[in-house]
Amino acid sequence: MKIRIKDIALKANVSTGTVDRVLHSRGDVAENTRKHVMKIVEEMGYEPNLIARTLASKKKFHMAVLIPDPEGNLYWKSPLAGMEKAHSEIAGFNAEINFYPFIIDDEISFHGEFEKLFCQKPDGIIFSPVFLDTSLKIIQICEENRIPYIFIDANIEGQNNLSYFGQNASRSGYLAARLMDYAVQTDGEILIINPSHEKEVTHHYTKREGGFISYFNGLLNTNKQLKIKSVNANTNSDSEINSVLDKCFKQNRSIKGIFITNSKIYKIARYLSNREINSVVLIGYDLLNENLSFLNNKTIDFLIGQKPEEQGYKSVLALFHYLLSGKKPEKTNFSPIDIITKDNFEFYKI
Amino acid sequence: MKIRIKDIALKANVSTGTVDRVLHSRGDVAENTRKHVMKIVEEMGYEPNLIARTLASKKKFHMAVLIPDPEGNLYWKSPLAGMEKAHSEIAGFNAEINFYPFIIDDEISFHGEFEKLFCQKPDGIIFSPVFLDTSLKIIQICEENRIPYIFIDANIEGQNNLSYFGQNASRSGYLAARLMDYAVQTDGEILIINPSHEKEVTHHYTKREGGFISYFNGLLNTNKQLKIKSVNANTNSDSEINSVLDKCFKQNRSIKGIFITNSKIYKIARYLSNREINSVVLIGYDLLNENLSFLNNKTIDFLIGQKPEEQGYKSVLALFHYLLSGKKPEKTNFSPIDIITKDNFEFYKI
DNA sequence: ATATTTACCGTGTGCGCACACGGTATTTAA
DNA sequence: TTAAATACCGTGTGCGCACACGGTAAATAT
Repeated sequence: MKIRIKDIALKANVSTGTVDRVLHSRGDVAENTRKHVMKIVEEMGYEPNLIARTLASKKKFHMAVLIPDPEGNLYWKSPLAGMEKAHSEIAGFNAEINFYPFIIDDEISFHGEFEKLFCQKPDGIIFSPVFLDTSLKIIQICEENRIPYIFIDANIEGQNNLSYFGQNASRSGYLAARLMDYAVQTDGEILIINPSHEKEVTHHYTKREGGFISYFNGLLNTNKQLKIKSVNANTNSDSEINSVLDKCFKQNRSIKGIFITNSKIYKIARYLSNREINSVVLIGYDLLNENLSFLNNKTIDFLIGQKPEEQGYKSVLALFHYLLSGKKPEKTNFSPIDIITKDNFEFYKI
Repeated sequence: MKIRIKDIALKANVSTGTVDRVLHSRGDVAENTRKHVMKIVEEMGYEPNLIARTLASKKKFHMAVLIPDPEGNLYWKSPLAGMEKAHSEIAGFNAEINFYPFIIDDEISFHGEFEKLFCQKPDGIIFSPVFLDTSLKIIQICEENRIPYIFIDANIEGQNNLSYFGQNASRSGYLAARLMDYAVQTDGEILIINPSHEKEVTHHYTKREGGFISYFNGLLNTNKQLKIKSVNANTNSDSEINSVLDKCFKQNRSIKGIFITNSKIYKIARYLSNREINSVVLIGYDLLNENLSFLNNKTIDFLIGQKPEEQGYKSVLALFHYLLSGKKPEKTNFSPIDIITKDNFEFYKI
């Protein structure tokens, strides 16, 4: 039998209105009465009925989301999809989400979209703090206006954010290296390809590379000789990728594995298919459709998945629950590091 | 602006009570009126407000769960935990779950617990149809009493179950074989250990073994020579495991990998540690704590995880949503096949 | 003819909560 | 002293729906 406001009012010898005022700190209650009511509330372990609250309240929960436009970066389709799924689940609870997509790599757009967002005075914000300076300004504004904010995908340490949903990038690089070590069975060279065009301040790429390298540095007694080499390339440009790879394969014919720190592994796979180079182990990130077809024909050996939909999904639910009932989520939420192969990818598609 | 019953009543020139009777097929409505109301309901795209419905309805949704007692098999702690999590989320919606744990491998207990369960006349049932005969009887009773039922973990094909939540066992065995192929880098023998004591009719173990073997059968041009050998052992008995392994290692000193089709891989790991046998690749199932510590010190190379909590979680939510709003879930729901290593296991623990 | 059943339908109440409104004491200002 | 401000609190209404109850008119029984 759940305790209702009416039960508390009865026991405290006050009206339900007074209990309500106490519970919502709406003032107009004598200090003594307040204490008395609060005591009984705690004694009886009152928990508000969220169903009734939602029905009675005309309040809309307005959440705003500031993330890169998926048009410019397909990866962001996934968090967006997760957010929309979460929204459909809580739409009945007067939850409203507005999306403010900014142009990736464009700090001006980032700032501009935030200004639009802020005009709507949302109750809470989810954003990806990719540009440090502007993000710190946003954080300050949120603090001043007491708007809770959640980081997604990228994180800025030491802030008063409600939560962070993202990935453990260095760990995933480390894991990728272990997989590479399993998959490459003879001596040779491992190539790491880093995207060179990214302008974001807080990026995962160097962390992934760092984790990858640290695995091989930590190896002591090995029965294989593996040399690790890093190169940079603008992975948006197919021609640049091709010329970089051409150069690498010209220099060194014993390349046994390639690890790329973003989702463009399908471009490497395409290159190798075209050049008819076989038996190179390929490891990269994210379940893009382009990647999956190469995974399926075994050109790509492993993909690392970071459950981007789940990040979007959980961040929305966390913010909503906080707004609805004040429940604070964990401050740091790493998504699992999924190892995807030809044999299990279909279970991870959304 | 959501359409309410009141809006429909207004447009149809009837009272809300009549609309309600139509919507709930409660009779006492003239056929003409019924058609007229239904037409307007469809026209306006009425969707009931589940919040208000829950608040107004005194109906309790009583769900019953018939699964093996986790005391007898630690694996089942996970689905149970998932179910309890789901329950805590929907408790506010008048959802009630009763658990009927039966003694694993004991069909009498299975049957007895079902009888207890059935006395309570639940609105829906989730159960693991491990014993075929009794399960078919249960299914028949459910059909007769129009009680929806969901299979979890095990499946019986061709039934009218609302849904099935479980794993793709043969696929996971196939995947395990691929991992074994990656991890074993020289010629040698691969040992498959099958539990021999299981009495359940619908078991995953042979399917896992089948998938594992089919991978190696499908290999054409290999640079390694790997021999596959299957043995049976009662994996509940440590002494039997030890003696079986002793025999295998005596016969053949070139065992390079061991795959066990259940969660008792930690017993193999313990054996190898005690005998100080190194560099044998170990692959098994499930994130038991015993397994994780051996994974962490790299005695175990890979664990296959099948998200058992998620199976429990989703099965409860699916049944509930069906009871609440008649929404049918997918009939078959395979959980992802997670590849777990030392580097990512912490993200999969619950 | 009146009584009774049947078919059909409208009204009213309450689920637990939020919040507007207005009321009564008490204090302060005029 | 009377008017006005303030502090504090209770009552009433409605959110959208489910369902009990009762009512009217027509059909049937007596």
